Amino acid sequence: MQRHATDLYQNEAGGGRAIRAIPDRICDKWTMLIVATLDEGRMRFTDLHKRVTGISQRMLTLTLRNPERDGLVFRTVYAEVPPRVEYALTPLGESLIPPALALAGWAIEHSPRIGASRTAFDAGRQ
Amino acid sequence: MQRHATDLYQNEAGGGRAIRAIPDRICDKWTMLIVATLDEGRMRFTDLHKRVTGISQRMLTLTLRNPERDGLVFRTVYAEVPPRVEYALTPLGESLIPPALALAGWAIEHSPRIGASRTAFDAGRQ
DNA sequence: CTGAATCCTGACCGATACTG
DNA sequence: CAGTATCGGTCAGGATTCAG
Repeated sequence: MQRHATDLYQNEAGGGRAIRAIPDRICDKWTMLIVATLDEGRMRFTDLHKRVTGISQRMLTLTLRNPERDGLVFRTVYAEVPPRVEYALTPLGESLIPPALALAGWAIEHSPRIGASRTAFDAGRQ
Repeated sequence: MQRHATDLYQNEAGGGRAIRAIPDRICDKWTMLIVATLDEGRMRFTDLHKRVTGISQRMLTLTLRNPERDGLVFRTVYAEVPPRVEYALTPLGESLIPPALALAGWAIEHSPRIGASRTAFDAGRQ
């Protein structure tokens, strides 16, 4: 199905509010990183905490609820002591990986050019 | 070149901080919308303000500086009275459109499923 | 181990008024 | 027209502590 850039920002009357909300949700500070990390395989809370560098425990807990609610991540609680909770991507979550990689690939590929552009811009501004 | 999801969140030692910063920059509240809007063609500040629904003049000004600094958007000032300023995508900015559309396409395609998942999740929580 | 609750700081961002 | 400047409210999000 053909997409136009306009799809990204349709106004509210066109139902665009919902559409806009989804990239908003996915592109927030941590969600994409968490989903990408879970692409390595199912893992428990602490592993995730170690792998997603820089996130606080609080934000990991809070952020995880979004993709869980959206059906991207599946949460399994084991009735053990101490408790064990594992997170894994659902098929829906896995389907997000290719477009996410496309964006990451773009960023990596053009990183040097963007850096150069910033330097030049800042130099012009003094 | 082969990409892994890990590319998204490489740690600082691996140079990942810069990589992470770029999607952060692109996925902020307005940048993606502005770039997508400019994909329709060069336009002036006021036109952009009208098309990007809901943005304040202040935020449009502030947000525009980021893609401009990154070399995604080119700004042309005409020495006229009243002043005229036009914004357009650079080739680098245009190259962002396909991966951005990939993500938007994913969001649109799976929107119903995500909505259903949210409803179910919220019902379970009461 | 997992995660909820509380506190607190700074950043985001809208409204408004002003300028070249 | 295209910004800049200032004020102020809201809220993201870190640090810490408590709980099951």
